[in-house]
Amino acid sequence: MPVSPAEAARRTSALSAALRAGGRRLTQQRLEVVREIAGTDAHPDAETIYHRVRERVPTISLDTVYRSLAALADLGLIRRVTELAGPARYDANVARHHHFVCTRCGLVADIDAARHGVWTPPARVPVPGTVESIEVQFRGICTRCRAKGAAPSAHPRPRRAPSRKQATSNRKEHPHG
Amino acid sequence: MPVSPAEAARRTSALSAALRAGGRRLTQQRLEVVREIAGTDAHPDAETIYHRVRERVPTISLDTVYRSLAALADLGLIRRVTELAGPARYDANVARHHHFVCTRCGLVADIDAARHGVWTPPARVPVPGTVESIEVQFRGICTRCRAKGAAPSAHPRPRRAPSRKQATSNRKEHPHG
DNA sequence: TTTAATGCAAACAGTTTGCACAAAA
DNA sequence: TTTTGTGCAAACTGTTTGCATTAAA
Repeated sequence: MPVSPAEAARRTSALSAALRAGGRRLTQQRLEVVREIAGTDAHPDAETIYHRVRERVPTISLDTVYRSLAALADLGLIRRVTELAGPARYDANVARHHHFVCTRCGLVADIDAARHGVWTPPARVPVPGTVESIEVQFRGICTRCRAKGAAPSAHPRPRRAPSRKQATSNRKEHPHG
Repeated sequence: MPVSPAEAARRTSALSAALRAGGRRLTQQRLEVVREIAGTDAHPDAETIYHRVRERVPTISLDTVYRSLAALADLGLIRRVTELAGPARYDANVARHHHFVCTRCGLVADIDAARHGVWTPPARVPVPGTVESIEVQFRGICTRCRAKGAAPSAHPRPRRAPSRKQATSNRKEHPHG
């Protein structure tokens, strides 16, 4: 799900400005990482961003992507989504919202919390502490997967959880994009 | 949070029976792993269970703990909780419920969903697919942490998320129990 | 020119696996 | 006695770090 070019550009400059305002340098590689997260709503993980950015900056390393994302997250400009199994995903949408997670293909879609009053903090649930935020995860099958039955999926990919046993190893240096 | 001895014993035999009914052998080490998860509501991770069981079965290995937990989870007898950052936690409570997570010490407490109708599937939230389950995470500070201010915590431990940079390494072989 | 960011390699944590041996059934 | 489970070591994924080099500011 790419966002419109105009919106992506707007987000990119906003993030770049905020990054510099936060005292960080805006390097070529950071700018490209910013462009990447600004241009999608699909909550990509570090490796995905790495591959995409590498098409434009072939020399960038995976750890620089991690560091760039960490810099953005430290400033609160993006959110590191760790409520999911597998690699951490990064979300440029920092407004309070919830997620729909497809348990078959791993797709993660934003659910606007504000738009659905039902999902705002309920004062009546007794918890052993003080609630500061509520994360709601709707788990199920996305329309795309449902449409193609039990097919293997072309979406992101469900990691770790589904089965126990992976296929071939291909750490670093895949002849990707 | 240990459960009462009687309840723990009841859960232990139920799990043991289900394990055998599922065609798995009930070994000494599996029995002890079962006892461990049956005796707590604290959602321990594999390593925590490993240390506790080792006090009774000093020769057990960490991977056997992982395999035992996987066997139980495969049969649906316990739930692997991966909605949290850090190591997977195991929950003997397989009834649909939600969690309160202390962002300071990592404590995870069950919130009985059924008891609070507010948190049952709201038909009116438009999601891009079919919802099969809803996971709600109440994040905040638990009463214990709140009580002792900003102290470093004696609870489980918050992993990965909190800060970026860990202290000393001590993988395998701590002079624990 | 000073200071922060990069890229590399190496470490790390958490978890899984292959294999020979041990022990349930 | 036939499987299944165990323990060990080694792998593997995702992530972080130390360090010398490079490049923002």
